[in-house]
Amino acid sequence: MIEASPKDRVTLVDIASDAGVSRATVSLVLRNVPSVAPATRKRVLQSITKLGYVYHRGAANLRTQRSHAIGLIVSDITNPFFAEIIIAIEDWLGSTGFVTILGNTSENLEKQQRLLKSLSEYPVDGILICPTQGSITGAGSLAGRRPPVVAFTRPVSGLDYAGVDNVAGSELAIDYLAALGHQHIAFIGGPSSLSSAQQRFLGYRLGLEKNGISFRENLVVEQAPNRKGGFQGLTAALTLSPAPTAAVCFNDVVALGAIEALRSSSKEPGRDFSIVGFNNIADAHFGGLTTVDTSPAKIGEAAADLLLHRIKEPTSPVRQVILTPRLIVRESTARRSPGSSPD
Amino acid sequence: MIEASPKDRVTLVDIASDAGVSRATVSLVLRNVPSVAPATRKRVLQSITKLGYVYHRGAANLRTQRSHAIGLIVSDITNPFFAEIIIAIEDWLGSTGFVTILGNTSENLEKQQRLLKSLSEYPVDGILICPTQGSITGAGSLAGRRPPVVAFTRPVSGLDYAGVDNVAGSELAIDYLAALGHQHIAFIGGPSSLSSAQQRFLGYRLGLEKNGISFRENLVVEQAPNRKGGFQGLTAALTLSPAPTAAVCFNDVVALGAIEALRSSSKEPGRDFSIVGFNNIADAHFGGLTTVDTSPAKIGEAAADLLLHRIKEPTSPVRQVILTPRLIVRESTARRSPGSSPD
DNA sequence: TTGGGTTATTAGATCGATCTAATCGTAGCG
DNA sequence: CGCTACGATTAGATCGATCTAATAACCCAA
Repeated sequence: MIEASPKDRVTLVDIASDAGVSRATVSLVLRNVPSVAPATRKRVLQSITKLGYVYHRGAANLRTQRSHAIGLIVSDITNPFFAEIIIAIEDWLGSTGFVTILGNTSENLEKQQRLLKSLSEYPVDGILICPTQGSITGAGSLAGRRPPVVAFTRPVSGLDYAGVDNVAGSELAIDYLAALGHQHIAFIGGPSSLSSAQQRFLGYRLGLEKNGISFRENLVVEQAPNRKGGFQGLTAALTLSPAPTAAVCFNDVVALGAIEALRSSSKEPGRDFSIVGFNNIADAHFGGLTTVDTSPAKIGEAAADLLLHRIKEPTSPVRQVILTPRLIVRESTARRSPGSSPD
Repeated sequence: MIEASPKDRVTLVDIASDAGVSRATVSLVLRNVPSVAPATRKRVLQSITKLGYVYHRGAANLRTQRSHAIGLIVSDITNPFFAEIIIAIEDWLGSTGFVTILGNTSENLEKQQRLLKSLSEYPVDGILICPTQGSITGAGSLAGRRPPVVAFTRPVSGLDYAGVDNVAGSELAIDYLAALGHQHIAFIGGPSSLSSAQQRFLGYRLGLEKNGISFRENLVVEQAPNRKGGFQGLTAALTLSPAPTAAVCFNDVVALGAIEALRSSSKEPGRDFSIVGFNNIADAHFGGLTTVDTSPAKIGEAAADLLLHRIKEPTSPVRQVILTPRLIVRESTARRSPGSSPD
């Protein structure tokens, strides 16, 4: 009664004996190697469905030294910007036969280390990471690692990188607001420890200069890059004198928080005050938010491409892909209303 | 010149020969088996750091028939409710030494099938899933699968399940609104194809009945479960006559959209109209939204526990964990304002 | 001194696939 | 008829760990 044993995994050997061929032939069929005779292939395929065979990728990985898995580490999964990047990367890599293993650090360096270790052990073929705030300068432990690492959104020296031209993005926003007549423009920023925040701030300053608007230190508000930060930041900015008539925000989530602050002071965005966001997440579209489009999906795809390339050519020179942002004009911005604030 | 070869992976054999012991001993050290002599253990550990050994989990998995990986499939990663569940599950499983492989279906059944296949092949030890809308009744292909599957948020017959008592949740909301004097309460619902939407609707009706409020068909608005749906749903509800003075929403995202609709009709939530959400996501806290707390983190942990248990005891009876929701009162609800609407 | 009983270590098989190199059959060709 | 060439198939080694069962080393009691 050998057949009665509840052998619970069907393997190549089972298929082979059922179809009357060898393990090797079954493997050839699975991989669609053309050298198999049509009749044999058919017989094998029948056995496969008959026995309910499930491919064991892990075993194959061990032999081929390729896992067809990549790790994706983001710094805040609750931020729709990252959620959209995740979707894009999963779709992109999924279509090329890769599995994505996701990790979230919540901006926690220790978690990031754990994830990196775990992914290297797995092992994955490569890692896509948006590094936590501290890790960009720190230790350099990201460059030259065994599973190659590609950074996105936040550059790391020595690593391939996909991101957006933050400086140009802020300038776009300022140019537009200046053209609308705004002279007092606040910058509701993210933490200055983030390179993207630094760059966007730089673009803000350059933009002001270019448009002949004088820089006012107190119009720059550093806040956490979330809804609450935007609310508090704009609330604070509104108390200043002369009050700003417009604001550029670190990202869309911050901008949406800022809009809430406006409304709770009975100001209508677009009519009484102009707000520009950054990233163009889905909510921005619906919320009528004018924003600097950094197309998260494109960043994700670019990063994935960089990683695939590096997996294929581990020693190729480091590359950086800097995408050009564009301004999406919606209802949250308008010409400065005449009586809004004295110049 | 054998040592010059760029052998690029350090394995147990390398450690063994460096430390002058056998593969098996190194393995014992790695797994912290106590039978190893302290001196030997020390020597092995030194070789490990010296040679920069990285554990190869995949190889171990093949032998032990356990991957210590679980698959997590959500239906919409851009929804903060799921993002919070994801974080909870990752933290929980991560602390027990599991790796989480995430997949997102965007409510797409075909994607879900692809993900299930990919995860089974990997292979993972188990799968946590919030099934897409169509798949709950369909095919029954989820129950009795080889990697055990646990559902959350949306029950599937024959599967372990962790979720919240949606009926009781809606009732809580209605009880509270009724106590505040509201007589015309709208229900801005999710798609009726979702079991959770059905249950919440049921709770709405039961709640009305219990509080002696007559049910009005036209106060029930079916909408997509996102910000836009909430906006459109409430905008539509406001045109009715007699107009509602309060609304229960399918979830917090819908509720936040509804609040936007209120504001763009110059109504202030809490003062002119009461809104109750569902889930208690982080944004609800900040946005001052009264909501039915379903504690996503708790759902995630409960689901993870169910899965761990099933992995250990594959043939144990199916279990369902139904968490009890509670109402979190914030500023978006208030006593019905006297002149708001005729009874 | 010797046998029994620990304790520490190890050789060899194993997980389920793939790869290499060899083999078998047979068709083509001079 | 014999030799090559080629297409189809396969045996056996291999990836890097773990497991089993056996062995080596050692201490202590009789």
